[in-house]
Amino acid sequence: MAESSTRTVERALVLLGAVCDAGSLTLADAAREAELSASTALRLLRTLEGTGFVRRDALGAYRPGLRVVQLGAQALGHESLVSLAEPALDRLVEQTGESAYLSVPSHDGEGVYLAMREGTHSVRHASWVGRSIPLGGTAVGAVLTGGPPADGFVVVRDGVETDVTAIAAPVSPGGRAVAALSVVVPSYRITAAEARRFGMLVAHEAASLLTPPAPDACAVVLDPQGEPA
Amino acid sequence: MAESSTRTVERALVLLGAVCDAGSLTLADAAREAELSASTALRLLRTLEGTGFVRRDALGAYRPGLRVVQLGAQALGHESLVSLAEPALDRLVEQTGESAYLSVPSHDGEGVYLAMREGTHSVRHASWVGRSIPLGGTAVGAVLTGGPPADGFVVVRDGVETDVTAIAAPVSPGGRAVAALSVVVPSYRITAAEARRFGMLVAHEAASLLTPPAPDACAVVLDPQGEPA
DNA sequence: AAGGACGTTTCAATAAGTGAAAACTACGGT
DNA sequence: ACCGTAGTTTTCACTTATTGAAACGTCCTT
Repeated sequence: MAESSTRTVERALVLLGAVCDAGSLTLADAAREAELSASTALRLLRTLEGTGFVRRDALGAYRPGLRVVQLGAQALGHESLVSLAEPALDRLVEQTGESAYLSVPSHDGEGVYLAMREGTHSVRHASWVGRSIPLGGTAVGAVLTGGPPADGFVVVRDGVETDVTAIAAPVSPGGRAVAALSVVVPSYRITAAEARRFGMLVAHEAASLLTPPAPDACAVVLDPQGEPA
Repeated sequence: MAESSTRTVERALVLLGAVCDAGSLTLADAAREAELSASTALRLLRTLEGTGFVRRDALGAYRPGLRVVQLGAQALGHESLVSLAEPALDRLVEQTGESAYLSVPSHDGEGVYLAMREGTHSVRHASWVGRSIPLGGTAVGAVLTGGPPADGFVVVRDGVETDVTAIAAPVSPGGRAVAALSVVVPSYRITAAEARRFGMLVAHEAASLLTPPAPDACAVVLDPQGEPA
C-alpha cells in the first residue's frame, strides 16, 4: 500500500494551497512556489479555475475561488466539534474576558484554529480561523502533542508571540488529544495565580466538552470530527 | 484555447466536492457520486487524504479534511467584499430586524452566500455561508442575472421556499451585477408596503457598498473579489 | 534598442493514470 | 452454518493523458 498518490492531483492541490495562502499569486509566482514549470502550472491552474477553486482577478493574478469558500464553510458547518465547542468558548470568554480558541492538529505537523471567540478586552481583529499555529513552543502544541499535562492545562508565557501568555488544555477522549481549548492573554495583564485560575477553567471546559450530554457522547468520543449521524 | 483541463484533477475535485457536500461519504458512494470506478476513486481519495483535504473517520467513511476548513477560512478572510459588506448587513438587520445576506454568482450558474447576519426575529440556525442558491426564481438570482431592476430592488414572494419573501438588490459597479444584498422575511410577517420600504433600504445599501470610501473604491470596483492591494 | 520577465501555445516522449478483475473482508438473510 | 451480496483494496497490462522544453508575442525596464 502506502505511497499511492497521483502526482497531478497533488501538484494541483499544492498550487491551490499556495494561492490560498498568498491570497493572490501570479502564474509565475505560483509555478515557483509549487516548483512547477510554467506550462504545467498554467494547465493546472486553468483546471482549478474551471471548477471554481481559483479565479483570476482583473490583473490576471490567481485568487482563491468561491468553491473554496463554499466547501470550507460547509465543512465548518459539518464539523460538529466546533459546534460542540462554541458554548464552551463563550463561557471561557465570559469568565476570563479574554479570547478563547479551539484548535486541532493538522496533517502537516502544525495546528489549525477551528473556532474562536473574541475576548471583551481585546480590540477586534481579523479572524484567526483557518490560521496555522506551530506546535513547538506553544501551549496549544504542548497539549496537542505531549501527554496529558499534570495540572490538566499548560501555561506558556511569551511563546511564539512575545508579550502574550497562552493557556491551553487538551480535549482528549480516551487519552489521545484531538483538540485544544485555549485562552490567550497579554502577559502584562495576568498574574501567575490568575493564570492558574484560567487554566483550571480551560481544563474544565476541555474535559467536559465531550462528556456532558447523553450516552450518545460515546459515539462523539470515538469520532470527534464528525456528526454523530 | 478553451478546453484545457486535466481530467485527473477535475475528477479529484469532483470527489472533494461530493465529500464536502455530503459531509460524509463511503468510498462506494463517493465513486458513484463522481461516476468513477472504485479503484480510481480510492486512489484519488487517498491523494486527497494525504494532503489533508479529506480524512477518514473511525468507520472508514470520508469527510472533509482540515485543509478545506483552513483554506476556506483563509479565503473568506481575503475576500474584501465580505468585509466591505459586513457593516451594510449589520445595518440591514438593525433596520429591518430580518436576516440579511451577501451573495455572489458562482461558477456553475448558481449563487453562493458569502456572508449573512441573523435577524433579531429568527431563531439561531446553522450558517448559510457556503450554501448554494439557485438563480432561477429567486430574488437574488433576478438581480444577479437580470439587468438592474426598475426600482433598484426585486421582491420575490414565496420563491424557492414557500412562505418566505426575499428582497434583493444588486451590487453593480458599472452596470454589471457582481453581488447581491438581500433580506429574507417570513411572508406572513410582511406587507407589500413594508416590502417596498425594505427594498429601498437594501437597494440603498447595495448602491453605496462600493462608493462611499475614498477614490480607491475605483480599484475595488474593478476587482470586487480581491483586496485592493 | 536591447534585455528581461511573463503569459501562452505547441508538440513529441513517456510517465502516469485507468479500469477490469481478483482477493479479501464484513455483513445479513435463510 | 452457509451462501450471497456489497464494500474495500491490490494487481496489472493498456494507452491515454500529462509533461516540460522550446518558441512566440507582449509589455516593462534599463
